[in-house]
Amino acid sequence: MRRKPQQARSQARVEQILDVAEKLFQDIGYEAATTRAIAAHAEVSVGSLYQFFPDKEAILKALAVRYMQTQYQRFLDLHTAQSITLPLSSYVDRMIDVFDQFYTDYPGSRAIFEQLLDTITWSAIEKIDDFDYQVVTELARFFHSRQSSLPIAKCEHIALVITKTITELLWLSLSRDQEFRQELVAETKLMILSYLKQYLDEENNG
Amino acid sequence: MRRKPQQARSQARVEQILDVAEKLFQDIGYEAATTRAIAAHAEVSVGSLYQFFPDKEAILKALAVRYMQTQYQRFLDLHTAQSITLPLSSYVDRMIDVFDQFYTDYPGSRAIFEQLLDTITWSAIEKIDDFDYQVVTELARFFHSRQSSLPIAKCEHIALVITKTITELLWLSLSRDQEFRQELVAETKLMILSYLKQYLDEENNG
DNA sequence: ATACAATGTGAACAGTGTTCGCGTTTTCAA
DNA sequence: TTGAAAACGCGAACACTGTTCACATTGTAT
Repeated sequence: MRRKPQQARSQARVEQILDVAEKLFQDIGYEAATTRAIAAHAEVSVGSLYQFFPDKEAILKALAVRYMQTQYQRFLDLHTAQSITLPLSSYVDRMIDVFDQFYTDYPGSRAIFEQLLDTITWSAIEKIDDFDYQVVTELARFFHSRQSSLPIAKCEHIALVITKTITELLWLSLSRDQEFRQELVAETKLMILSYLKQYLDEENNG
Repeated sequence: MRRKPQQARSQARVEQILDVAEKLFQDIGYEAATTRAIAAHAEVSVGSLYQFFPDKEAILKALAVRYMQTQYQRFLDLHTAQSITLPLSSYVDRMIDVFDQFYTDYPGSRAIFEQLLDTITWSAIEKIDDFDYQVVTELARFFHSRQSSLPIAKCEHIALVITKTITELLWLSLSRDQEFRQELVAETKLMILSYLKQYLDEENNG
């Protein structure tokens, strides 16, 4: 955000721009949605648009961050103190359901993430894989709690592998029909579970 | 390719353009490498460039296809008749090594694939995931040969899951140092193996 | 009412991918 | 060898993009 809007009027404008941009990105795509078009639909001049966003990419990023914060919060909510005692299979079930459910609850997020992957240069992702990093760290801490004999460094590797795999496979599932998607979610669960069993034994469940 | 070059002279020009474009894409990136710059470095006019390639994207695609053909061939070579009798763990080892080795042998491919992911619109990939599809189909046939009790449809799901996972994790490994990369390759092998064991039993090895 | 800061504007700028009319070179039958 | 027809090569010109900036308008506080 180039300039923090100080008056109520301009705050509303930022929201207006974001809403219009999201709709346009989803309808005609990031490239086709020119800054002129976004400004016009938001009943704002290009100049005003650039007063709040340093460039076009920033608009897309802002939209993506909004979704990622929600996704991250849901993930955090799963990792309560009591979830450590959950059977491994139940835990894997719930964790993957969190991601699956997110895409169901926010179908619009798919298009935004898609455009983001298409557009953003791999090097300049900063804030975006900050979220990935936070998820990985949180997951690693959780694994270490379940199995303290496992070095934290190893836990981080495992967490990274799992995060990337789940993200990729659930992402893939979104491009198929409902039936295929459920099948893919089930396979993902099986894969993650059988992998985790190699490291986390299940002495703490029936 | 807009027009197939019919004279030897223009054939050489196409090669020249591809070589120059690859170097430019790797050095300064796809976006920064303007068609003017590519033409200039190849000592060719923009007009000539557009005589062979319908648009800028086609140049990148042509480069990517070149690498993918190599990768696919290596993958095919692994699946000989005798490899069906290989212990599952040895097979997984070799298969993942194929992908790992490819990136080692063709370090330039990384930049090209990266630019491709950044650039190409998700919908217009046609030829690109033709390769993915071929790998999945081949893999599914192989699994079905090993374990004919497993329905071919199920084999395809498993193959898809595995292909996507390996691609993603090895891709991730490329962005880290050598030590981390080896660690990640090892984790990938463990994950794929423990997953496959759920479906393919090992009655045919010691 | 006045001064000043915050905000809004859109023509203008610098750059892009792509086209197309026209000059040049190669081919090949007469 | 000759002469047209086809293939090839060229780069100024076109249409469009993201972005800026000098200026006009609005809001705030004295």
